[in-house]
Amino acid sequence: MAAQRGQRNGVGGDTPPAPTAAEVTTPIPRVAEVPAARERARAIPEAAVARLAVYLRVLSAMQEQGAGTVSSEELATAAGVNSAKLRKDLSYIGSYGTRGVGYEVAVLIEEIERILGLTRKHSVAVVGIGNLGHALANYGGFPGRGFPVSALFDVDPDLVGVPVGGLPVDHIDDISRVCAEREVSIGVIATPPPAAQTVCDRLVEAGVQCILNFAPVVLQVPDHVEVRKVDLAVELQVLSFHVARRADDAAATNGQQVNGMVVS
Amino acid sequence: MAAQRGQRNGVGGDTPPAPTAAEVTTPIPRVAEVPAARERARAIPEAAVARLAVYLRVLSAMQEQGAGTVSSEELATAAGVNSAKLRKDLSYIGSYGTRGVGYEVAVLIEEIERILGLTRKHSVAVVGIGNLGHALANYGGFPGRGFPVSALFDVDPDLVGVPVGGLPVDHIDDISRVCAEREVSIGVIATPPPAAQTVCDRLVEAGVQCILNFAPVVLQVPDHVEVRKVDLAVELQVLSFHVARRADDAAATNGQQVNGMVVS
DNA sequence: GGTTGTGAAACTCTTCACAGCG
DNA sequence: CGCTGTGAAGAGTTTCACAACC
Repeated sequence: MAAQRGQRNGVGGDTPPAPTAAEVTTPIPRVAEVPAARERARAIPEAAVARLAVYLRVLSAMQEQGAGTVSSEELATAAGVNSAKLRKDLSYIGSYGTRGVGYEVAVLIEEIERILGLTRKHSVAVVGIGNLGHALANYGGFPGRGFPVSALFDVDPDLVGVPVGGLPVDHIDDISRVCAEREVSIGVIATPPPAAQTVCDRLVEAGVQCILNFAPVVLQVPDHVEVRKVDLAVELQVLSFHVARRADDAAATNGQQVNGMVVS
Repeated sequence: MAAQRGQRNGVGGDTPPAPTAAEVTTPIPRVAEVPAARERARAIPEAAVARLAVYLRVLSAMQEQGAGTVSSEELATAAGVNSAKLRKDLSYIGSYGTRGVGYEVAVLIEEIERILGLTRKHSVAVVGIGNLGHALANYGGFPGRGFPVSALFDVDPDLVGVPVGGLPVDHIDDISRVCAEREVSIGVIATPPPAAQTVCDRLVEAGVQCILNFAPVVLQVPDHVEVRKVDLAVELQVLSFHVARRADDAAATNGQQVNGMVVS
């Protein structure tokens, strides 16, 4: 149990690409060509995948405002990246633009959704109905459709049966059965740190292959399970680092340091 | 207003390193040396900074269990990275290990805290006291000390004055005054998407230089402001991508595709 | 003229592998 | 002998810049 692998940290903006990518690729040497759609998808860099999700959101907003086409420049600006990167990212999923014109918003939306697997519904289970769990459950049908929250779990017997965001909480011991019944494909861990690994093991046992982990714990999972984590402490500490760097810079630039202490 | 820059996404594990790093570094061609502590700090890769925060957490746990020293191998395993990466990361902050022995837990904790700027308190303001804002406010003094939540804001007049997590909510119009008074250094945006940019602008106006953004919006900020974002939709969609890839793989491996459709 | 798509260069981050030191 | 610290190689990502095309 518990293969030792990197865990992509979602928030915080770093890209701990982790030893995945190429490795995960089929162990077969693969003679030469045969990109075959599936192969092409596998070749998309993790970093680009995350950005595609952002483009998708921006495109949806544009579509709502009636936009028919966008140039890479416009879309890039709206998404906060430069246009070269955007075009490169889009090139990973195919050539859907028209030179001299731009991209059709509708086409791009469709293609990105297809690549991200959003044409299929992904049932989400939230484990740990504390403050955060409550908040997540109440998103009720997570970000923009496609991710219905269809199961809630907690250890606390007092919570079992209580509806949160319209869905009654189940006991964690039923996780395997319930996840199977409701075809949960994504598990969200919002438990206290000590419970996280156990919950994770149970989710994996229940057949869940993708986990979003909010607990400040490094989860050990088998190779076939994908984990992403959201770590508030890390986020804040990275920001803290930048505050510190800034303070140092300021001290170095205008004034000078006084025995290592910045004069205010 | 609103410089166009990348936004490090925290959660989700990608590293959209953004065009920062080297760029942000002093525009001076820099003749040769002069690392001068401050310079050294600036040279730490973003990705490494995020991992240092993880190491710190693991080290603290080890210290609680009475560990005096750790080897890079042990620490790396506990942190979910390989030992070479760990040693490289630690080398960015200095040489605090003993060859043949390992690292002193206490020393490492101290040094990492220093580099991350955790010796100083960073007051946090949470804006948007909805589901998520509530959850965040109730963390009460965020992750492991050092990040006291000292201000809460919302537009809803009915919420103003109501204590959440022991702290009364202030009206968003007072953001500038309150942030100044309480020396807020980190702003957390937990508002609905349409309000995020405005709130961000106000925070910046109030002098806040670091922002953690939970709203699914690409914020435009001046160069001197650091933004990290936590984007649930992106996280889920990246996981969805992996589910899809997995499904394709399975179809390719055991069965075969039927006109591009996976046979279930 | 305008804009895409993409090789190739540049850069950043990770991994290797081993010298150096306790 | 064991483990750290690190130069160098490798992998992944971003940026450049321009040919191809509408």
